[in-house]
Amino acid sequence: MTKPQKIEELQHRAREVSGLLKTLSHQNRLLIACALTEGETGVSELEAETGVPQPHLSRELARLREAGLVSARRESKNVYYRLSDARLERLIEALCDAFGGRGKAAGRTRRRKTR
Amino acid sequence: MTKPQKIEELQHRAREVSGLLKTLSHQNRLLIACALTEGETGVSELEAETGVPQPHLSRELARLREAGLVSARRESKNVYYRLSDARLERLIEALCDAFGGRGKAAGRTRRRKTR
DNA sequence: TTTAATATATATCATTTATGTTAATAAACA
DNA sequence: TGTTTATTAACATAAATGATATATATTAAA
Repeated sequence: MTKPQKIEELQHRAREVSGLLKTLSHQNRLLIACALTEGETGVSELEAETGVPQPHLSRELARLREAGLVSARRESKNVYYRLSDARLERLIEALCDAFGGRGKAAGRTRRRKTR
Repeated sequence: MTKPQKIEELQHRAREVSGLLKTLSHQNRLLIACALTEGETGVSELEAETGVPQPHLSRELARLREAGLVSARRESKNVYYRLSDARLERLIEALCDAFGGRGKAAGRTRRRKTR
């Protein structure tokens, strides 16, 4: 046997991972996901940090929710989001690593959860 | 100053990286890119490894070329492709890391360039 | 208990872009 | 010319996107 694994399995995994990449392959969703690696964040805070207008933000958050990548928690009037897929954190850290963005890898000086 | 960097710069980088992710967020292109992390590979070899029918393969290779992620070399009748963006290698290694695919991180037992 | 205010979510719609399928074309060489 | 290898074209369909309007939920106030 020349192949290291069944081609179907390879294709199956490629489909899974490419689906995840597709969810992240959008400017706003990527911004959101990056912001969330810093910890749980409220929607209005996300709006301020990413500069994404609210309806867009909300829609992209919905997509991230549907993809199972984030989850939400309501606290009175506010809704707080956080990453809910450990793979995502690793992936984003790798992205920051590779592309020199902010994030833990780059050593930032910002606090979080100061509201 | 509360923000660690200008929001425009953040958005700009998000757009760049999300563009790269978009190129990879397709089952066949991801398969191709993963295969190429093993080294330069001919088209027909790619076809055998990925199970992607040849015209599709060729079209996705064209897209990867347009995105500057791969480059091609012709040798008589065959065309050999290789990754041409170092970032891509790092990214794919990170993906393999995070999602437990094949690739250097997983220690495979396959030779390359055996044609 | 209506009204208002704030925060978030969803809907609508026009436009663009991606996708899959299949067919045709080109390049190299025997 | 014929054969192998690879690329591009054509076209229908689906999906993503952006912009904007509207709706819902929660709390406070009248």
